[in-house]
Amino acid sequence: MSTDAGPEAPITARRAQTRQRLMTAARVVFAEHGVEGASVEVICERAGFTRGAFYSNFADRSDLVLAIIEQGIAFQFAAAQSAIATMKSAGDRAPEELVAIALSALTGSGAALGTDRHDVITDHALMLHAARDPELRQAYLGFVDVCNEQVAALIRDALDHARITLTVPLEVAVQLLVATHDHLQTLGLFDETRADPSLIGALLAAISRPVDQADPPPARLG
Amino acid sequence: MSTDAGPEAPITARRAQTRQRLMTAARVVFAEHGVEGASVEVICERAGFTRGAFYSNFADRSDLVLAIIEQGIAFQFAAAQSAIATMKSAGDRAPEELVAIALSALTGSGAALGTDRHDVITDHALMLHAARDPELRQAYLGFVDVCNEQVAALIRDALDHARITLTVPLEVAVQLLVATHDHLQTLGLFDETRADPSLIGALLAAISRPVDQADPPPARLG
DNA sequence: TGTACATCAGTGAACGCGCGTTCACTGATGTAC
DNA sequence: TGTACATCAGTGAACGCGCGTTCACTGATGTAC
Repeated sequence: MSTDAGPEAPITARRAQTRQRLMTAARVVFAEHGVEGASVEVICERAGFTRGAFYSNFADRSDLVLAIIEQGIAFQFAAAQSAIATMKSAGDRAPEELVAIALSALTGSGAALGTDRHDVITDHALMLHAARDPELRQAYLGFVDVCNEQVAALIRDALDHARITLTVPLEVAVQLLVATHDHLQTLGLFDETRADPSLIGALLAAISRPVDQADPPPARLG
Repeated sequence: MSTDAGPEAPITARRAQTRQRLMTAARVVFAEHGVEGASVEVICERAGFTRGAFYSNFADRSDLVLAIIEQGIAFQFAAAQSAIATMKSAGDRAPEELVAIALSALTGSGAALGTDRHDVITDHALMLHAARDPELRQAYLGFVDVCNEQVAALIRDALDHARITLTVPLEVAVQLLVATHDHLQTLGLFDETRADPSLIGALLAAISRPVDQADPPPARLG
């Protein structure tokens, strides 16, 4: 999964900056024209370089896509770490707020749902791109796994803090919360007013109860 | 939103068949190369026609995309009608099974999650395509609305049959069920064994209770 | 049923454009003394 | 600090290919008598 041509790559700060500008521009063009419809020429134009600069920094078009996917994964991990840190220093906050912090690890932005339009579309398009390619598919699955684990840990912490307990297995809760989060994010692409975050609150209420309440038998189905 | 060039289009059976073959081939190529990466040439090759035939049936490339989106919407409606019919003739089935019938309206296939890989990817890609284009965005939202209404009606019928009642508002239940369904469908693109339908059962159990059980106060959050 | 003609649906060559990729080059940055 | 040289990062012209679209055409289908 290396993006370097040779065995050892002496990357200067200037080069790294050029690479980054090209990748940032590419994400925008991906959002506008799709991963497959984004031309090297348009990407370079947007980044303020010529195409020669592009091929001085990337082996070819698909190398760029790979690098962007890898950077997205790294970014996601960083977001999760940041969310964990926020959680540890969180005082007595409302349960929904704590879960919102946990779910913010999914977007990388501060707010769970306020992520930039371009980023949402690009990430979605990259996901589809990965779904098409068997090799990328495998890598993406591993990524999803680690994400889910991180979100699970965060949710557990959040509920601990809020003195709330789940009425479904933790993995089920994670899946449902992530699904709902993604759904809202997608809806928001079409109409921002529809991405009502209270849906997550409603879900949370349905799958949890205060920790000191009497134990009912656990849900059966599933 | 008409795909005909002139005011009146005398469509013969032969023409309709050619159009359909081109559209079917296009959906496959969309799945493989993305909506933006699918060339007219490859689509025609796959359908067994020359490019001349394409331009004899569609004004241009984007006319094809529009026609496919429209056909997808029509297909969805038909699926919902079929699900309603199935529901009306459903005897005493398990609640999850009834909800599965309701959710099958979302995919058009008989099974709620067994939809063809190509179709899932293509529909996803078309959704993203619509998200990019302000005009299509509007149309897609209207489509989502009617879909939700249909699913809501189906869910209500299903729960009635099963003598089960919701502990959240119907619209919330619809959103959560659709979100979970989409989530499973997407997961299934990467690894079919992960698209475990019992997740929907778990969700359903969390947001409903038997109709004759004592009324607890409704959930507060959200 | 058979012939003559009109309409139609799809063919395939042609067009020009924009793409991905290459490469000889130049100006900028870094190093040695 | 200043000069001479080496290395590097990005330039921009060039390539050939495949694309979207057009159009004069031909063989198939339909109609009239």
